[in-house]
Amino acid sequence: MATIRDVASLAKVSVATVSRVLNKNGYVNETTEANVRKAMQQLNYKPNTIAQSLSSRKTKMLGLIVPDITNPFFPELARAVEDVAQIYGYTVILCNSDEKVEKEREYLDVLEQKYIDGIILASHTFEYHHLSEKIPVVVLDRSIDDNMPTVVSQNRQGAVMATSHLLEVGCKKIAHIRGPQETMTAQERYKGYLQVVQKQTWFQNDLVVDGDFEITKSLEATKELLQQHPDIDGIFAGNDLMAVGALKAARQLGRKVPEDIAIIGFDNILLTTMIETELSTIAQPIYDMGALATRMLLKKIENKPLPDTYHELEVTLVQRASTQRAKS
Amino acid sequence: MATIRDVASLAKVSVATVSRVLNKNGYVNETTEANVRKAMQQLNYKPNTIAQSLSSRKTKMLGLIVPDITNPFFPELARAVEDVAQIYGYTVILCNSDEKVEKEREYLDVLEQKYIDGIILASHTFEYHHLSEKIPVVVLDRSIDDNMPTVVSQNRQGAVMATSHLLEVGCKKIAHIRGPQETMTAQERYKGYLQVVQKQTWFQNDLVVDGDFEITKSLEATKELLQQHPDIDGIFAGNDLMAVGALKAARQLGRKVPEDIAIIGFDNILLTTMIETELSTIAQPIYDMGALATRMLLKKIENKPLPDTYHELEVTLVQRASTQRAKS
DNA sequence: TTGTAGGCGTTATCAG
DNA sequence: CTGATAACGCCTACAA
Repeated sequence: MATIRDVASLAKVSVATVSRVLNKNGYVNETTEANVRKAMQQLNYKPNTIAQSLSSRKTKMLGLIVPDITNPFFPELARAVEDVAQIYGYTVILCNSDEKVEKEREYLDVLEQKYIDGIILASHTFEYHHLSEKIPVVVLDRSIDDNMPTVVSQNRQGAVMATSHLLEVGCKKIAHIRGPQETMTAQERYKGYLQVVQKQTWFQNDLVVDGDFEITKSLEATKELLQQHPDIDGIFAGNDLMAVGALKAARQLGRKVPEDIAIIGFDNILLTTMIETELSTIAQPIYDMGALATRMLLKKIENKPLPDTYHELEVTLVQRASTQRAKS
Repeated sequence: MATIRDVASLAKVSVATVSRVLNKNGYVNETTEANVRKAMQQLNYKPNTIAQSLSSRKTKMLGLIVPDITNPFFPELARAVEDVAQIYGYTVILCNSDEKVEKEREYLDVLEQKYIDGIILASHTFEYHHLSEKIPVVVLDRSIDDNMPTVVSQNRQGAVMATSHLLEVGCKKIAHIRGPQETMTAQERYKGYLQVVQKQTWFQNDLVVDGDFEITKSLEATKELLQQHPDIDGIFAGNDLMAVGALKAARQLGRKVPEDIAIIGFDNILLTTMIETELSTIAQPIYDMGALATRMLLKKIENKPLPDTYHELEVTLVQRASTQRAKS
């Protein structure tokens, strides 16, 4: 690999000059610049980013910490992050935290040692003191414990929309499969559900069961739930994966969706349209959230002003087959 | 951030000594070592990996190039790569090539400039001359054009298994939805299909239609296909996503799966069990493939002997609801 | 407009 | 066993 010195000597100038044309800063005579560029071409010179980083203390790398890229919510997010990062010449390091504090800490250490420029945190188990205060962070989908830049969507309001929608399509008894209570999103969605159903005469607390944002546990919970309350005819699941679990449970118990039970999820991951009974859901703009978070992070990194540090993105109701039925 | 020099002066030794205890090489007196360690603790010293990289020319970073992390096949793969990499102290940079030659080249350039230690290539549009010959590469799921280390699975044999399975469950006319012909995997699977059906009296070429490894196109192609040949009662799709497309098409045309049409896919991505009619498929050990590829890459990076440069992993038939029917 | 030289944080060679 | 010191490749005052 050719170095800046090779270029310099071929162009018969000093390394400083080469550096200047490289970074387009400082004055440099047109013809010498031409020479330098020619030399760079001849040698197929590419600056060594490691060396640049050492001296500039910038790496043009971002860390993206997700619980598990295998969870269908995160690929879309990762894609957005990667797309935006790429546009601005940044590169993304992917980290799966498995929601484990130790793994997260380990990654944060590594990222810090690698002098990563910034971090997008879409993991829930975050403990702030892990972070060296120096490194810019944007968090996704979590409460604003600190005053870190945050991107979320309208979780509570979305839940209200989902639950109301079930009422509108004629549901008489609506259950909720709640996500892990440690997460802000699950809490908010639960509150939104409550807000709508609490005043209903039929409401009772055991219409809420706990899931873990994944399919299996929701499937089982839903089965029990439906055995307990055979008259449930609507389910609002805290996310799409749990909705899919509910869907499978309903089907396994011989209930038809949406005729016997209407089901709605939350997130609008791609999976919702891949399954046969397409899933109604509250659409979060997942890609936009990732993209926005990345743009915010880049601004922070480049010390540009960050007008708003908290963004709550709009959600929309997407009705599909799983709640498509005549109002009764 | 404390530097090695800070540690050295606090411990009243030279940087060389600190470096020695850091890398456990060279002799160093026990008590001075203790001092040094104490100093490191006090300052919470962490070596700057950038500087290490500059001097060692190793970055402990791997590049993973996939077409699109949003495609459900790749998160599992990425997860495997990341897991193994992490065990060995490596970090993974994620790149989405979109199967575009330019994007791929751009990434390769960037990765090279970042002095990445090695690359796992799970993208199809690869042109070898892009690569600086120096940087270790392992390819996944593609033919061994070169003599690069390769990990694939038994594509042809899997296709034979899938097609035979359809025959066994009583299918009388079996179609194939083929993946993009530029890809080796699609070709091989097509050949496997042919191998089984060619001798059948009912076989004709237009039982094969082209998909692009994604849902939508397959859905449309399947609809046309079924209108053309209403007596098709078995479909072997070149991958699971296309099988899902076929499933939806069948359902939209009022055919029951598996009663009217049995459908089998290929890959065994997680999606296969998320849908209501769980999908029979030929299971590739996706995680293992990623893990193996990563281990091979790491060996190559560390100049350890790589006994076998070509690995063809075993596939297995997984029968689920979509082909579960009494033999007729 | 250009060049010299010191620094970024580590590693590694070579004397002591 | 330990300490100077020259790399690694690039950037940037400061001089010229």
